[in-house]
Amino acid sequence: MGRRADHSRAELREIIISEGHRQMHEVGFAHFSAREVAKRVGYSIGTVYNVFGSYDGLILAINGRTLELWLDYLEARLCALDVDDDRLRGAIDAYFEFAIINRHAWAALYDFRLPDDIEPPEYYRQKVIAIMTVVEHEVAALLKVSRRSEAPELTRSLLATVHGHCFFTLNGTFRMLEEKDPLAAARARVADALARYW
Amino acid sequence: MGRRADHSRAELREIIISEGHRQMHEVGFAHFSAREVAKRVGYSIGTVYNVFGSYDGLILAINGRTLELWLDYLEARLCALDVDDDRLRGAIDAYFEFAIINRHAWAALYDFRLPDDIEPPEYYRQKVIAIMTVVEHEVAALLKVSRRSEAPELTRSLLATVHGHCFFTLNGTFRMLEEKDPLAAARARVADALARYW
DNA sequence: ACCTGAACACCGTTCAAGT
DNA sequence: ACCTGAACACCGTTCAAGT
Repeated sequence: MGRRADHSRAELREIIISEGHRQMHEVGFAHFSAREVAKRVGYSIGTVYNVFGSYDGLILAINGRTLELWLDYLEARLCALDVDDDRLRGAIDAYFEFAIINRHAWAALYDFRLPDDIEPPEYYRQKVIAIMTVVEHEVAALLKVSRRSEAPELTRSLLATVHGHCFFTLNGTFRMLEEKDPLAAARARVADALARYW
Repeated sequence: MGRRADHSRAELREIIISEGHRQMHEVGFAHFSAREVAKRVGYSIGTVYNVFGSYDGLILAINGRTLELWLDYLEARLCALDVDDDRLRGAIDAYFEFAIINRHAWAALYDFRLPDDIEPPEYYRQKVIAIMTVVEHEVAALLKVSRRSEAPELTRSLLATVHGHCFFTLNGTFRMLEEKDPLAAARARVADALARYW
């Protein structure tokens, strides 16, 4: 068998990532299967391993796709704001919205962890930093000039803050604790922090 | 075979949870196996299913054990403080310390999710609330009397805030973003919030 | 009543063998 | 060069059959 070359290597990569992302979106990380993806795209499991090297390599590529979609969503959401809207609030809302709309794919970003001794590939790191950078611009715009150099560190911390609220919303912790408005809580904590940077 | 009754049902439960927790601590959720636990305690996989009903039931019991250990750790840590120490800071530090010391077992609390339509058992919810309640007492003590009724909602939000920072520390996100002192950032966000409640 | 372990339907991973 | 699929060593889950 072999040498079908119905698709170039790049096409094959795209087909598998695309179908893999669809699978992740539908069934979630716990029920995701590389074999199932192979079956759906009409290639053998061996070919998936040829292209991505391992199960982890495939998951990283799929999670990378989720990060791309997240960045797109965030930028579109900020673009749609009026001139006097609260842009950071828009970014927080976009964080929650994207996570809720894509709950399984979003959760997979955190369900999957590389082995302790393995660094994520550079392409993956760049996608995370791209999202962080968009938020950082909005944060910097809200700081007085003398403290603007603290924007990166504050942004990392605010991302962690919003992430915690979003995660507790999606994983059921807030339901257990009977929290009724997690989004308002996240906005409040961000406002608390910014109040002290001006 | 059968009717060994080397152990009562309750003993059997304890033996399996104890060994299961050890396994979770050592190999993490991704490599955890109910069959392996069965082998280690010298019972068949069928017996594990008799006692816990399903894989999910076993994981819930193990995660419940982790929550018990976490509560114990938090209380011991608060007990060890001097009279004029910052008790809430002690609680934040205990959050990070427990997560770092027990990274695999702690991560499993969040790696595992019940199906969307299943509620966690009441015993599990009580253990989460027990931890929340300890923190709530410390938060309430820092609020002026007129706002003390807001302690539960503020505590939920601060837990989410600290959780986000702790999670980004343990899952590598902060390393990717070159954050050098996540614990200081978490403490700062909590301080920001409390500054506005007095 | 309690426990076993074979059977089933899946996994991720590898690699000799085909075209 | 590219692709396959059998083989391997595992999973979670069920349940008829033993004691």
